[in-house]
Amino acid sequence: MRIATWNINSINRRLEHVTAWLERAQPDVLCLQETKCATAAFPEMIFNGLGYESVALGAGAWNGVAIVSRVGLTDVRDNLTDQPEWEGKVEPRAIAATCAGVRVWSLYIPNGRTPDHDHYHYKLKWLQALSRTAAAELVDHESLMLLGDFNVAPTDDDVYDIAAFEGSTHVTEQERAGLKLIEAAGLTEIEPRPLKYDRAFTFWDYRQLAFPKNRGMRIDLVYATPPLAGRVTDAYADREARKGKSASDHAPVVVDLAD
DNA sequence: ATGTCCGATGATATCGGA
Repeated sequence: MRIATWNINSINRRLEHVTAWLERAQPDVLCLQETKCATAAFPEMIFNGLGYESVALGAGAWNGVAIVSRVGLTDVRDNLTDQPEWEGKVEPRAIAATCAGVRVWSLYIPNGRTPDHDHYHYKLKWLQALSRTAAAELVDHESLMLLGDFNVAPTDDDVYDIAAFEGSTHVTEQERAGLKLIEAAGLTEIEPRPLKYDRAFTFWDYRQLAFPKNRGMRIDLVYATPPLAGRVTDAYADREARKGKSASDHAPVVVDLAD
C-alpha cells in the first residue's frame, strides 16, 4: 500500500500536475493540502475518473485539505477536537478518513508568519491540539498516520542553512516541542530518503532560484504508530514533482507499506 | 533551465499570505 502527502498550492491551478503524478506514482491514498477550494467545489469527478474516491474540506481562497483514495474511504471526520480558531473561525486544516484499515489524517499546520506574531501562538496551540486529538484517536485506531505540511523543520539539518533562519519560524524550539508532543502521544516520524542530494527536502520557495540551488526545507512530514511504522518498506520525497512549469512549491512525500 | 505564485478585488494593478 502506497500513501502520499502533497501540498499542491491550489487544486485548480495544479489539476494536471496532480493527475499526471497519480498516474506516474500510483499511490493508493494521497493527502492534499492548500487546495484553496471550497468543499463543494473540489473536483471529485476528476479523481473518480482515475479510480479514486475523495473527501475535501475547504473554504475558498485559503487553506483547504483533502484525501483521495482508491482503497476505500470511510469514517470521515473534519477538524481536530477543540481546534484553535484564527480570527474567530475554525479553518479547514484537518480531515481524516479510514482507508484500507489505516486511519489517515491530512493536515495543514498554520505557518506562524513570525515568532512575534499572533499566528505563531496559533500555530503552537494548533500543534498541541493535534497531539491531543492524535492521542484520542489512538484509542480506536492502532494504525494511525498523520501526514501533511507541518510547517516545522524537525532538526537544523532539515533546512538548507540554519544560519539563514535566525529569527524565523519553522525552526524554533517551541515549534519542535510541538512535534515532540506528537511523538509523546505514541507516533514516530517516518523519515523519507532523498532521490537526489543528501537531504529529502519537500519545499523550495518560488523565489530566488531556491529549487535549482537546492535551498530547500523538509517540512512535509509523516507520523505513524508502531504497527504502521513496522510495515514501512520505503519512503521518499519526490523532488521530480517540483520541476517544470507551474509546479507546486512543495514536493510529495511517499510511504510504502507492506500488506 | 527554473531569477515567485495564487486568489481576490466594484480588478484591469495591487495586495495579503506563503
